[in-house]
Amino acid sequence: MSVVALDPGGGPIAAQVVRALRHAIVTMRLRPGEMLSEQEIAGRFGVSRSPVREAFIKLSEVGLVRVLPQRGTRVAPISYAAVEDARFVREAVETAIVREASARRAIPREALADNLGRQRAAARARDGAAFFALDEEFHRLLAEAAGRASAFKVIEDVKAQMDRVRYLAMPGATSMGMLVEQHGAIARAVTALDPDRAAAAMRAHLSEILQSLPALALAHPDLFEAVPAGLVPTERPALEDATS
Amino acid sequence: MSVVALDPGGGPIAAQVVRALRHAIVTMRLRPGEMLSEQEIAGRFGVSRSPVREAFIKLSEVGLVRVLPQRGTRVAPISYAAVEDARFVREAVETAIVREASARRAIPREALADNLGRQRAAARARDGAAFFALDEEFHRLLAEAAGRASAFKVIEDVKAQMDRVRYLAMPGATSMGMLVEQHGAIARAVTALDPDRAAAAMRAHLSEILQSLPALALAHPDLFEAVPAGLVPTERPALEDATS
DNA sequence: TCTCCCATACTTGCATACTAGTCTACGACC
DNA sequence: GGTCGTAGACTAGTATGCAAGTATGGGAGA
Repeated sequence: MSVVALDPGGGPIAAQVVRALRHAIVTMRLRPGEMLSEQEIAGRFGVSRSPVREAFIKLSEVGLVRVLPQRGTRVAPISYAAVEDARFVREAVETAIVREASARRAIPREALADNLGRQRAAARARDGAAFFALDEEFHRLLAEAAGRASAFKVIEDVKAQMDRVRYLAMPGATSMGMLVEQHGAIARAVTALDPDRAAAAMRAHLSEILQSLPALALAHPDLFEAVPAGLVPTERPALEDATS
Repeated sequence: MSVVALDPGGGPIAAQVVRALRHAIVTMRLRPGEMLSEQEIAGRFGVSRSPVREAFIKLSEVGLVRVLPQRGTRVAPISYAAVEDARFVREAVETAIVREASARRAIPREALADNLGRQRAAARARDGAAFFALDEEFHRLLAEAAGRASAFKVIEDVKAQMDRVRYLAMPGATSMGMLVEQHGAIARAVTALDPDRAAAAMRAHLSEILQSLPALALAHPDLFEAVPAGLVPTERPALEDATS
């Protein structure tokens, strides 16, 4: 395979390269630590270095690669701290989103129900890729319900860090069935226009990732950034605001 | 002036161009609607199109410019909705930050006090630029106190939208003195390790911008995105969580 | 055999060249 | 005089070329 097809969504080549690389990194087809080069990737996709370079810059901003000037670009290792920071930001923004959605009383009940139905189907079929996409859509639906679609752009960037962990965790115990159930709880609370319960459900959902993280770091030490001190970094309980 | 100096902070040219353009846009030296071209800006800075292009991409991601393929790049108008969305994200993340800082009990009291002192000095001297920098540093100090320096990167991006408004509002009534006082209230609450009060103070501080916004939009209609319906978009009270 | 040095083959950062699309203004035609 | 068509001068997107820095491996010397 000298030239790999490229057209998930079309549009500018640079954007296509971003999507393709991001997907490859999240699904571990490009493994942490692996060296990439603008030239090589350009050749693989049959394009020039320019769009690849722009893609590298974008991916480095979301923390999926590290550009080392004059030395190369490597896939960033999964960092416990980075994942935790991403969770922190998502918790802050997404709890605010479900609060606002609950307050706005304009919930897209059908869309949420439909999405949840397809989530269940994907979970039953053990179709991880489909479930991933539906998960993203679910969270975006909530943001749109709150009238904060633009805030979701922030989430999208930050999410990249968590997606690799989620991918690793997929076959495990904390798998799709439980996530569907958590999504359902969020949807029920939002539909019931109960901001506090919705925020609590969202917080619980996003904290789930912290459960699987230590075990995954132990199981795949080669994929993770070396943890300097203890294997389980400073225990930091999920921030509870007075509403929970 | 054929070639403008370029070296605020040094480093890669692209980063320098980002800083220079960002500053020019925030201070309205490049006004909303103004057409830029990679070629022209490159010539003005005495560099090639490549770093300028990368700068445009970065600035378009934070919403300060809009790239129109094959047509040009223009300075984005100030958008009421974008400013409000930025405030929303900042409120969500920064209230979480001060909560966490308060809970961590490792407050850099001296640094905060020192910063506040310099803020007062800048306010007395009516030195807007200095005050701007100190404001940013204040918020970064809080993020670092919470151990969430990386979360501040998100804030930094989102802040761009609000900075132009803040710049416009600077000579006005809601000026530096009041902001210093608000910062002081936040610092006092954090120092007192009172998460609820700190979050409430932060929320009040960030809501301040909503006060000046309608008047500024009226005073400078040429700088703002055309507001379709009513002049004052859908009144949306600051999201209050159950803690306030 | 071990160590040091240097040639070489990489890398990204930046500059330049080419492609393709959009707007505009001028001129021909009606 | 008015309108339509077209040529040219822009634009950003992409490709390629050049410069500067880094890692590496092999050979020379001890």
